[in-house]
Amino acid sequence: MKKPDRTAAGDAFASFSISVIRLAAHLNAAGDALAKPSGQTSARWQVLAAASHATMSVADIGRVLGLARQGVQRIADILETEGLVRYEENPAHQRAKLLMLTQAGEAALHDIQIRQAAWADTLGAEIGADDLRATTTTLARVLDSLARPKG
Amino acid sequence: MKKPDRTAAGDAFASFSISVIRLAAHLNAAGDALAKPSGQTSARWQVLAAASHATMSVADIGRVLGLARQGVQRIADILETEGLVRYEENPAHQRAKLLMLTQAGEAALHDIQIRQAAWADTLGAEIGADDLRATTTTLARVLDSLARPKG
DNA sequence: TTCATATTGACAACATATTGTCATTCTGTA
DNA sequence: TACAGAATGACAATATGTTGTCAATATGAA
Repeated sequence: MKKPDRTAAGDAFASFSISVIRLAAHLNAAGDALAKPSGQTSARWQVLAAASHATMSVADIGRVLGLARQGVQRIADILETEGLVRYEENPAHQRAKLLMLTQAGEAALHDIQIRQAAWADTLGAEIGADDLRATTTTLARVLDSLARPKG
Repeated sequence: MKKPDRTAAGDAFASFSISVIRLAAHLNAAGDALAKPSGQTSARWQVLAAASHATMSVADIGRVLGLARQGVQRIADILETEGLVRYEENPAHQRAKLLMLTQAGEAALHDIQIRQAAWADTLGAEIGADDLRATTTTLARVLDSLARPKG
């Protein structure tokens, strides 16, 4: 029962995939650490940031973040309970309320972003902007290939 | 309440992080799709692969995969229920049993690896081995920087 | 040998995310 | 306008992963 042969490019893609998944876990943990002093988590921070960036419904945020709307709804409901966001009537859609940050939500997001900026600046300087941009370009190409499997 | 300033490298790192996390989600979904015809999932496949690669305890596999041992234990117990792995006595440690693939486990893993090879070869050819290797190198550098925050 | 320390498996609580289903509310087309 | 189909929120089931705790077992140093 031996391992099937792969091309050199296939081997490279497999190694690459493992690295991406492991790094993502570490980045998520880092995000949790950045959000924790504000009593938040990486996931809630993403929802706060999306809502801050533009007024959107829960389903909209799901699309922007690439997540199922059900998961975003769960987070948003928690954030509402904590008083960081509120649901506003949507003149364009009776069911799809608009998610708005409260003052407390703005403050929490700002605190997190302060910490995130220092963290990203440090890591960015360590790795180098050129390498990061080149790598991000390749990541986008892979994402594109995965999204259009017959591309 | 404006967004804090970041350096250009900080911006690059932030974009990079978002791309890594999004791509990881897609790769995990792709892994689930590869494992599904064998009645498995990405996570169970990783445990099967680790156990196949070398005889290890559950805690060993957790370290190899970079996961908490408790999560690996949960997966391993499910795989045992399904008859894909079995626990063997460990002469070196009374509690830490060794995880061994059964014939059914070997067969399931092999099926998945067949599909994975074709998938990785296709994507690898599409992206290019050189770009993948260069990108993987940068990912490793970031992982290293994250692991040694004061590095 | 002894004993402090680390490792391990078991168990529980929790956070994140997916898929599926349902009823309600749009939307676009005929 | 009418109506088929899409989108949305609510709810449930499930999968993955984390942290924390506990007792049993190894390990290493005094």
